[in-house]
Amino acid sequence: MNVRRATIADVARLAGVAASTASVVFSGKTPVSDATRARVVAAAEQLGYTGPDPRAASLRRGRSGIVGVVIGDRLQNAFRDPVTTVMLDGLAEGMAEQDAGLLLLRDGAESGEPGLRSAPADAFVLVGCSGRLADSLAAIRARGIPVVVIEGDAGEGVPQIRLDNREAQAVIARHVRDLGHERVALVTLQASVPPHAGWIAGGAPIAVDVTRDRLAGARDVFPDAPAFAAGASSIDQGYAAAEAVLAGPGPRPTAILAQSDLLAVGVIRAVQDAGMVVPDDVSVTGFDGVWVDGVAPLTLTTMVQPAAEKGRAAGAAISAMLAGAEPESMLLSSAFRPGNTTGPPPISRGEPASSV
Amino acid sequence: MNVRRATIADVARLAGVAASTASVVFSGKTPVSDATRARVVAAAEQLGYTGPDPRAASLRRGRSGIVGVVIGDRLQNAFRDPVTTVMLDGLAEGMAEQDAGLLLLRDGAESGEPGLRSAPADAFVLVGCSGRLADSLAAIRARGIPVVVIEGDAGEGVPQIRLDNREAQAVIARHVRDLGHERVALVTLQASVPPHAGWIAGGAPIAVDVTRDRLAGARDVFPDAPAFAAGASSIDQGYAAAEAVLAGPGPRPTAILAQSDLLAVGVIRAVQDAGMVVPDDVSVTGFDGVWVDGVAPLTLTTMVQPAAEKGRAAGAAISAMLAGAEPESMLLSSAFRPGNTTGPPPISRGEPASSV
DNA sequence: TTGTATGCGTTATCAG
DNA sequence: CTGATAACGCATACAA
Repeated sequence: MNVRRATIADVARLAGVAASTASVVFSGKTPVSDATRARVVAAAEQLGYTGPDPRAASLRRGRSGIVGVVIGDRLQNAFRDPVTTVMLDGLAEGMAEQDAGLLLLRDGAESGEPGLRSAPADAFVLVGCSGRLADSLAAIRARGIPVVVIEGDAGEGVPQIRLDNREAQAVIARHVRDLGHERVALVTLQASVPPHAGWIAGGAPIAVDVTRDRLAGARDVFPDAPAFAAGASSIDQGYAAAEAVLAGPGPRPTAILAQSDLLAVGVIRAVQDAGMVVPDDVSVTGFDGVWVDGVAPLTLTTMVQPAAEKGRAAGAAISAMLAGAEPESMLLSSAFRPGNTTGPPPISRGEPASSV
Repeated sequence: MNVRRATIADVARLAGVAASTASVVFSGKTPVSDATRARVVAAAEQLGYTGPDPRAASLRRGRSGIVGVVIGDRLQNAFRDPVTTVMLDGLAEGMAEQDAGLLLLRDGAESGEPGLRSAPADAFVLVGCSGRLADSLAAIRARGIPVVVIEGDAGEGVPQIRLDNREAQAVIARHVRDLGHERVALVTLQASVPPHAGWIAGGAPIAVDVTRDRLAGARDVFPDAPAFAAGASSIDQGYAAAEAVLAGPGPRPTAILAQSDLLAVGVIRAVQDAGMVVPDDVSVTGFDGVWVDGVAPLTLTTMVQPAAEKGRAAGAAISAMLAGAEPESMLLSSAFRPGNTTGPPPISRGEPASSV
């Protein structure tokens, strides 16, 4: 069973044709007479030849058909948030069309990790706001390989796939304002690297693009809304953040805007566990609009972002670059989707709005 | 910028040494004098040579340093359950030690999916109980490439990584029985392909190994416990299943054993939404013991399975095969972890136990 | 410690 | 439509 595997040369010899002809039978790049094709196919079958060795083929072609996807340090962190997985799924779909597979890479600064420096990839996709983004980018560019960044702070000349985060968050904020809410609190995504849960101070800089942009959008509508940064995009973190918000100083907010659906679910649960009803006592909004486990039977009021589309757009950008075309960045936009987690604020208990 | 990239030959020429010497400087396989090393490194830097072309290297070596991971049709389905992602993380870790990356492959029966048939992988890992497992297996074996199956029904001769599902489920069932429970219901994982939520009839065959084994373990302790199959391992499906169970015929169970933590969380929530308290009115157990989002502040009583270890074991099996050694299957075992979702059954309301 | 020679398995090119 | 030829870029056995 460990004899040398048959090569295309073996097949050609047995079929009585030239190796190049046999090759063409498999690649289909050039017309071949039915007769010879049949002979080659028969020979291949007889020898158990299942097609060209991908290693040799990629050397010859100068392409491996592999796209490297760089996600954070641990896969489980990257896959925790459904937005990421859906995006990845879109990417997989887009790359499958190009006949390319996804090579998962962690950007660990560790020892010999194969990673960026030695992976046989034709292109790379950097996803998320990894702290090491700059390093990764440098390593890849040194190799002269095309790269696309999804939702990250890449530099000049790198095509980026981004979302209209600020405007989108403003849209949903206006929805809340139009319902009559005035006391609103915000629960944001990770604001610093590494993440640290806590209130976001007035002038503090925010290290993560997405967080900063969405926060700005909310503040466009509610300039003074206090914001609490969660430690991660998860239900539990949303729960903890909401507890902090509800226990916070000043009058209790009548609406809480979360920067992700996962956080929103946590917020909802915390509100409920505090003995209040969503949306009667507190309205809650999310952001993402992908399927979130555990919301039922409620339906989240949220902004639907085209997560799968992000992946597909990255795929498109990559094929463009591979084809020698100019890489094009892309700005995708989100859509408002009403649910039943928002409603008018409860009747004010006699405190004039101006006292807030 | 699109001039031919420098090769090791260029570097060698500039450094005034032979190509093989330059090669050795990068691979480190043979001692090189400091002087020449320095010259080579300098030349490389000057030419912007960042190391050997992985494509050429893999052709020469006969290894690509890539392991293909075949997951279901859509990535998002595979990554929905934290057990899978944790396992994948363990696998990634194991493979990183072997200096190998993970190539994500979908087993879509689609058109020309590159996948199994043409991926430059040194080995494959099939994960989960994909319906197409047999096909995938055949395609891979035809290529003569090592393969490992995790938690799936592979045939003879294929190393498998499995869990002591039956015994583990029996352990937790005994815990529940020892607390005094007698009326117990089961919520199982997907029982058929494609999945269909509903009661599992007496003699009906169960298509999915994991489900069958855990069910058997529970029945070892509670032979007559009714079982409801969820449509997937998710909180929402667990919620729905529990609703069905609570509305089912006969007296209400005092304990519900779920086959996954995600299902258990859904069950808990359904129980609570029905106005009951966990564990006072109904005890609930899970299975998996990985971090589940949204359980807080409760702690699930569950069986902890070594999910990451499964991945690492697969990695070990692969390196063994790659090294020409005999592949070894592995049976991992789970550990009981008490939480606060189980307790003694509520005081019987006058119905003698024998009447159940 | 360094250099020489060879081939890994394909496929693009071009001439028949 | 088919065949001969020449790389693709590298790493190893072996000789020096």
